[in-house]
Amino acid sequence: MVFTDLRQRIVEGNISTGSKLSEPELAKYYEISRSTLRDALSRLEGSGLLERKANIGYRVVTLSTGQLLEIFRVRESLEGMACRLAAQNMTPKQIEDLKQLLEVHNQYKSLQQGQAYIQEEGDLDFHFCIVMGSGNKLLIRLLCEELYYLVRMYRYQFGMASPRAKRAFSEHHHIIQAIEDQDGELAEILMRRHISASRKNVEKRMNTL
Amino acid sequence: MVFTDLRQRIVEGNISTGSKLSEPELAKYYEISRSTLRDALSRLEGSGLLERKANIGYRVVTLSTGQLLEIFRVRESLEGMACRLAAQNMTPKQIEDLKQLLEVHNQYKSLQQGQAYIQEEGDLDFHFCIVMGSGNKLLIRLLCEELYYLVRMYRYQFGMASPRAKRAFSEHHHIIQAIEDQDGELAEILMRRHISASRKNVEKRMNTL
DNA sequence: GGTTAAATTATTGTCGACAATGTTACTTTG
DNA sequence: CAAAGTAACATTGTCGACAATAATTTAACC
Repeated sequence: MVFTDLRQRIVEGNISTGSKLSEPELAKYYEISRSTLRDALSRLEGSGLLERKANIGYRVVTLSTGQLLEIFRVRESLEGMACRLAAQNMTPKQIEDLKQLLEVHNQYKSLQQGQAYIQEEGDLDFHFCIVMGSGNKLLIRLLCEELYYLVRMYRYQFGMASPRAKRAFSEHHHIIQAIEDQDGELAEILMRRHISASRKNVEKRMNTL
Repeated sequence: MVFTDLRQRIVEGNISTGSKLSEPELAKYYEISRSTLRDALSRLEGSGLLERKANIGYRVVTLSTGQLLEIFRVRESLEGMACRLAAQNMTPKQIEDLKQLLEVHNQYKSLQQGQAYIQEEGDLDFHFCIVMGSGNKLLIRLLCEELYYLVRMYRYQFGMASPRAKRAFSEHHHIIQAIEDQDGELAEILMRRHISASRKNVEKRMNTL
């Protein structure tokens, strides 16, 4: 599908940030008409990956450290709420699956060596699962269908090596515990601190560069 | 403009919720081609006001009390964060303008009589101003350009008379005070309680019906 | 008469062409 | 030679027409 393929190329940086998209060129590449291409582009704009200026065209959003910090603020609030709701709504089965997911993560060599805590896509991602567990469709749409692609885009762009790997893994465990205890209030606080710590880590790296 | 006109008709209920939009009919109504109409429709889909099914078409979102409660949860988290950031970032001038806005609201007869605390649009709305004051462009986009219209749609649909009128007004005052004191933490807590109280009020009304 | 199947109708999806706008290259002028 | 104006080009915006799919009506059968 054109939409998902373009999204992947943008997220992974194969179409570089800030670059302008040529409709005739892309239409030729995918062997489709401009109409159906524009349909895909407008959806990508809705996802926040493209920007559009009248009579000029679509452009891949430019990533800045400032915008990255903005995303962290929004994630902190939204995922905090998602975590609170997940503590109320997740079924024992879902919680068990989430625990097993962490167990799988624990096997990864990169984590063992403290190099990086690789975030997978979709079902394999811890944060993704918690948002899904909230049961709030609006939250799911905002986070899983919009923001997460931007987040992944930043990871590809700025790299994902993190000195917080082991600590982040530990924080995930505590969050699950709070969810299992159905302590929504604590679960929200822990998730917010978890994301806030990531943000501060980025801010620190920004200042040293 | 077609986009804004359609948005207004949808928000104000002139195009009823859940109804299917006929592309030929609308294109004829606005005297434009289907192509440019579809462009507007896809943007409205991005705003969360329309839903689209493949080979079937666009449909106005159906409002349910369940979805209304979901919106409250999202607003609670996002506007809470916006309020925290506003306390850090708003200029004295902005704060002064916000105070005057409340003073204007205080003159309204409906509020004096405890009937309803009418929420205006755009600059005239208290919540809108605080989100703008956060300075976080992502927050502004999510709240002011997407959720905000859904909220207004619910107000038109379900009415906006509220027994919380005077109390809500008072809560707004306390929130401004926290912002003026640059107490982001308190400002966030107060905003969250303010929105949470509205949600609980709706839940109560739901249960009695 | 009710139910299924086929044919008709209407709607959405896709396409190529033209119009309007923006961009670039060139020419002219000071 | 630089700068401004102009002309040529490329790109986006808009349109109507046809193809593919869904919805409706009609017809046939039990």
